[in-house]
Amino acid sequence: MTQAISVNEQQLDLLFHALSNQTRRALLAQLRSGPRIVTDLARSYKMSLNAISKHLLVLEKAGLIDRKIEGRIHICQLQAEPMMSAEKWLQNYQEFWSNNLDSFAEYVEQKYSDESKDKDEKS
Amino acid sequence: MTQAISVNEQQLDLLFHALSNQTRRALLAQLRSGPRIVTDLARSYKMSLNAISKHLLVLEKAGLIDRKIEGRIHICQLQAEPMMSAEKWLQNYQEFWSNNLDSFAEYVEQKYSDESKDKDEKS
DNA sequence: TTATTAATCAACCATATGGTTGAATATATA
DNA sequence: TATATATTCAACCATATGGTTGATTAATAA
Repeated sequence: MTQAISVNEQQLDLLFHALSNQTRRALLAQLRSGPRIVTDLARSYKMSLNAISKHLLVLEKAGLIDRKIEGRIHICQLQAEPMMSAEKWLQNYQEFWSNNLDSFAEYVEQKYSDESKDKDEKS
Repeated sequence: MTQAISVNEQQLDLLFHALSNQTRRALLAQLRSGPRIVTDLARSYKMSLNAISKHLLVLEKAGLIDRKIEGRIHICQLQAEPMMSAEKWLQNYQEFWSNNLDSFAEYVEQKYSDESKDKDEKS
């Protein structure tokens, strides 16, 4: 029923959860410019290093970053592939928002083309 | 720094959070085939109607469904547009995963094209 | 060796989450 | 009218989340 979604549900849970926090999204954004070490990443935030450490763990569990340990420093690196799963999942709904946008466009067009000439009372 | 993301962060929090639960994703999937009333939606799950009611509220707050109340029944309807924000956000990372996929493709090609006959290292 | 630095671990706290059960509130139906 | 149906509200519970502070561990630097 409702055409299987095909991606691992547990993985999607972790992934969407990881993305549902502003700090974590900001961390990912930072990593777009290249690998960074934990202390460096943490510098931008008001919260403690420990808090950032925890956020990084959440991202790691979701597969969104990996880390290479070199001596006492941990080098974090973006791993964006899991986002493909999210993309794929979202694409199951693409038709809906584009349909809606189409009808919204129609609505706007109708509304402003002739400014309430005739009352559209639906079906 | 790190090129602003441009979508409302609070909205993304609600949206990704709403999507981070399997039951809620399943509810959305059900709604792809058209509007449904709460009791009907709830029928597919082992959990209580109340639990589903709460899940629907989460989806509603994220803007992913709306409801039309007709007498005692609530007709829920998919509103997929907010997913566009998620899409847009994810697309900031598309280059990363496609780069990775490209190099993976190269790797596969190299590995299986001639099964280590001669090493084509074509920069 | 002794500090200092990088990071995690552990314990704690307040609040959120996901679920339950048992009203309560309307609205339909007999 | 009385009763059944659709849904939410309210209270509760266990666990998760997001943060804190204070060790602890390991690697560097003095």
